[in-house]
Amino acid sequence: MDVSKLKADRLKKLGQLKELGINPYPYKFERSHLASQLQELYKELPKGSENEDQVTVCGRIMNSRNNWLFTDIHDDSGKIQLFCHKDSLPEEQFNMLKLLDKGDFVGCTGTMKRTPAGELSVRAKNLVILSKSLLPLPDGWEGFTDVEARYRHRYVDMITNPEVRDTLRKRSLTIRHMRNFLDDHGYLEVETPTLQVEAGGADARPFVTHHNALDIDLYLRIATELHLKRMIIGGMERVYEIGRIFRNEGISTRHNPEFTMLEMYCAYGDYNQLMDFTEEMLRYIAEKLLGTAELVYQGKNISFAKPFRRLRMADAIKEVTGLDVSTLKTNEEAKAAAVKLGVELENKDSRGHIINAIFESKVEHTLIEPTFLMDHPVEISPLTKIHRTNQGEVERFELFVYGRELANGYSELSDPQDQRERLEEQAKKKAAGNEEAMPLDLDFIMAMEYGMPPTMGIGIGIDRLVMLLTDSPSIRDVIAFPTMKPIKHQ
RNA sequence: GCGCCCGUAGCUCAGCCGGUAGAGCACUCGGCUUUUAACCGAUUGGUCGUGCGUUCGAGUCGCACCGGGCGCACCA
Repeated sequence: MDVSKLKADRLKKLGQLKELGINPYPYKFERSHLASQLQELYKELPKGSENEDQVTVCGRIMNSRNNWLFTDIHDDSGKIQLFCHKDSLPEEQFNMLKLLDKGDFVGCTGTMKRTPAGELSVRAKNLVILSKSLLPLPDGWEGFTDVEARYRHRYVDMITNPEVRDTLRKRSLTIRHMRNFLDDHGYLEVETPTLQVEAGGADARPFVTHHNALDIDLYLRIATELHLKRMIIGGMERVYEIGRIFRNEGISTRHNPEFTMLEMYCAYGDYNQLMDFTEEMLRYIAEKLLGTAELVYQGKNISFAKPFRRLRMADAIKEVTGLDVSTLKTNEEAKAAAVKLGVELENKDSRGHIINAIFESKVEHTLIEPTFLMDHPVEISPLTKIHRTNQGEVERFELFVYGRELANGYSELSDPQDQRERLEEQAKKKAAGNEEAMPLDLDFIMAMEYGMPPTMGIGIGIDRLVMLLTDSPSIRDVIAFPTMKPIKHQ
């Protein structure tokens, strides 16, 4: 069956509706109840009985049986059956039924009934079409499962697969609970530029765009960090931004080129305090969203209720590989140790990068339960304060859950001279061809020279958090319209 | 970017060693009619992702391309 023939059938019905003087695309409709409200309100209505309570519902026709006698409509809340019998409907409306199709929107006023089979129904007494659908929806028991088609036509996915809407609803609620938590703790939500002259604050390749009037290239931000810290310097002591970040990198089940990140900064705190705060916030969000902080993700139990494990990176490596990284004094010794462990070292030369590579290759995937992995090498953390006691380390933590990085926080570097040296080091790497190294942001250093208070700051990947909370295997499941390669027409 | 796998009807899928393109659901028509139908009967419906090649003959074999999935890499 050519889809154009299916469409032609529906166009013919559309024409017939118009000939009957019916507007298939009216302007508004007022309902009295959502489907779920009726299901709740009349859950005690016995089988085979009905009453005179008048209700008005509307939604999309998803199924019908017996020549429209039993017609299921779905609204955002759920499903309700319309009982369309010729004795209850005006004749012209009863005749209109055969001009309807699955996928059409209708509105219906009627009385409440529960059929002998037990299905709560609205006995239709007035039925109007609210929109004619011209294309067939996927149906049958198999449903709509083709992964590419689902993401390319996400609206069909949303219509057909209710869990899609549920996941996106939970995404919205996750962010709402997060906002509430931060607002309740005295944080101010702010906005910082998406278009930037230099994209800094993370190790990532940016997207480039062009401003015509200024005739300059601009970069889409890869982090909000440097601007939020400018606000801390400016005296705004607790700020956060939940915003879209763009990174010009590969696409996978855990990566979308644009994703949403929370970054928050708080003056006068350090990373120890921040770990407590992060734990408390995640526990709060899970309990508000799911009613429990005990999660199940892809068949594994993950507890946000218990205190998160805190593990130094050096200890983690020692635990898994037996290697004591404190004995590695030089780049060469580090490299030799990594090679001995079979760790791939592409373009990684510094001791810190090599230690991090060992961690990522040997340890990261083992961190299933929430774990704060602490005290990273200084070389991989150019915006972080030097550890107050441990040589060569910084006061940083990454939160790992299910072997994936969920958050990254630290005691923010506030010494402008140290910051300048570290960014100059980054700029050298960038000049040497490392596209992910940070640029030398002189204005940021100048801001810090005016004086920056001790500060704690964290970034949390919202998409990955929602994946965990909704047991979604792919980041695309938690993004309404994930990035897709366009189809090439020849 | 690399590796493995996939692409056949609107949807979900068969199609073996190369020999006339199939099923279920949906659609259309008919039957039944305060009944749950995922029913009964009939009819429709396909440049087998695209191109080139091998062959008497290609959905099937080969090559290239397009699109996708998963994994790796990079990162959050």
